Amino acid sequence: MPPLPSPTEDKGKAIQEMTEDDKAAVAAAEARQRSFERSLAGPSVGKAGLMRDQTDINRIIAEASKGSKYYLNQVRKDKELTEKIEWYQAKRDELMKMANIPKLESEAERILIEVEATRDLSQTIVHCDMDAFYAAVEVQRDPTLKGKAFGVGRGVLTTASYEARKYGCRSGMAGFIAKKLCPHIIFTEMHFDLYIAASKSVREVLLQYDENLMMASLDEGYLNITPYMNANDMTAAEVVSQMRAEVEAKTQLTMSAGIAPNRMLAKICSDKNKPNGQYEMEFERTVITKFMRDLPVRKIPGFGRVTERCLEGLGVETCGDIFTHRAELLVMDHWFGFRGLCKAYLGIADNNVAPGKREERKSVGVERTFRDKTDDEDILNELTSIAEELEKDLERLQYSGKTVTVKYKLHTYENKTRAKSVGKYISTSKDILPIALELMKRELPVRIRLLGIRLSTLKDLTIADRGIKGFFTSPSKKRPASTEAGNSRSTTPIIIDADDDTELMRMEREDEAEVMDMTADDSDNVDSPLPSDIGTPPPTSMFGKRKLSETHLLGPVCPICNKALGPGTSNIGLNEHIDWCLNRDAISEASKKSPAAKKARTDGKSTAKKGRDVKGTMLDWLKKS
DNA sequence: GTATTACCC
DNA sequence: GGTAGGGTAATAC
Repeated sequence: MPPLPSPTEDKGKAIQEMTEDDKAAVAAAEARQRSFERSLAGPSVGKAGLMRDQTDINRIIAEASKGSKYYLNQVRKDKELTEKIEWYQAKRDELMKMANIPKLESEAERILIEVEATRDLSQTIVHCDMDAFYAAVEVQRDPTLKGKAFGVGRGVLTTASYEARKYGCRSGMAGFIAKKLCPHIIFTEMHFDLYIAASKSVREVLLQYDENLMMASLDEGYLNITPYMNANDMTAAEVVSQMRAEVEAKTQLTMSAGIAPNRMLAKICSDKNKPNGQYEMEFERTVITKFMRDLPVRKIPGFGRVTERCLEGLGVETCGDIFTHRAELLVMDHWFGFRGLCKAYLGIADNNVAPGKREERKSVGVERTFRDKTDDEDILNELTSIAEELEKDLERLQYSGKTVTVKYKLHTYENKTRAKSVGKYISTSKDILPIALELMKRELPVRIRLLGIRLSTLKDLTIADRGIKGFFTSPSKKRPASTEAGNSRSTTPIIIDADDDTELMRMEREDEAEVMDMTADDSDNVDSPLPSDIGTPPPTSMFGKRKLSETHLLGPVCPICNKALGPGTSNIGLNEHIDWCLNRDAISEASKKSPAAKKARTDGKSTAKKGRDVKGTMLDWLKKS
């Protein structure tokens, strides 16, 4: 019998013997593991409010995934991301070391004030979101599902019923993982035609409240109810209550809604009292900024898992942290888009609501996942079948295009794309397939689990291509009145397959990444210390082999102006350049090297030119919430 | 124009 | 054993 462990060998003692550094390392490793498990759990985890102990759920998911190729791919991606974050951190430290922090902060505040000036509280925007839409429709199809934990879709869940969500099942989750979390879960097939029909019913109701309804997908949409409120002398809450009641009466489906001055806030609000609830944001600057302050950045549409982790690496978890870290974030503008972050912090975003236009479609594609294929003939046959399906879609949707992109996913889950453009618009398998085959043959041999073809650089075939002769003749094709009664915005004569509501939906959709698209308005800001191309999410190519070899070829690249400084530039030379770069733009004006630069600055159109007292007031005002 | 990545539902 | 498919946009070269 082994001796009893002596008191000095117990765990407590072992921990005692750890140095502070050891403890910190253990804590960091655990945090990293949790972070990785969170990312494994899927994109929708963390977006919606977590209900139970998500950490435990994440652990079960990680356990179930372990060892699979998918898991290994996630490990690889996680490693890359971790390196990227470390790169950002090093970059930040390097830049901050030589920066004049008070100047950076005042510049950041100047930009915040500029962004604040764009706030518009005049429009009442509503985001409508059907509750577990596909699942709710499935219950109507098969009432025995009512009250049960079930998921819609095979392989991957497109929707989980609320009962299944209690166990941690989420949309986008692998079916077998859902089964681990909830062993009694039931799976149902998708019935797209039913969702389309239900969506159409919902849309008909919503259109009565705003004829410019913007559908973001089959189950959600944005409205601007300002005119309706005025015309009917109703409050926003009254309008939305009535609208939701009307939707439920007509479809027996419940809907949640958010009311706010812009689309981003409305979308966040629609989640607040889900399911079957509504939430109205007060149309008051201080209330909005207070709301944003504690909001995790991940909640903002367009901020996904990767951005979340990158920002987390810079100490930013909530929108409030954006202000706290404004100096670091400004210096990292090129990779994080400082103005976009400002908009998130201030709760400012687009409030335009307009249906998407048909001619705005960018691509049509078909892709399929299957069990690993290695046989060349199998692969090319699959490609043929995909091309035929694509032809049907193009015919149905009435598009042709010039760029063929073949996409495949290796058995390791790595994605690849190969593209080729041709001189004329094509739309048939006869034209597309040879190009796709040519692109794919060059890749053989491969072991793949997915294959797809996408056609882009589109031409809308429903726009009559009338030549100079036909210019004055009225177009022959009219939009059927039945599809979109009273859509006065549509000036282009187009024809829509009245039965194809999926297409309609897509057409009405608009860019979801509201806060990230803030590029347009600062091109004339000569005074800005920022590179002109702001508003860019972090590219992964900023580190790693390619960039390193470039550094060898081109010399170091200035992180401020992004220019290569030429081979042989020393670190000192680089630092001098960066210093100049920062100074040039008056961030480091206080170094007082150049009175001329100071003068130029004061003469500029900057909001900050009035000096310290005004700035101080502005800062207080910005912080106030 | 091509390839990759992030993001959304 | 097993992790979708339809898209959009941005970036670098």
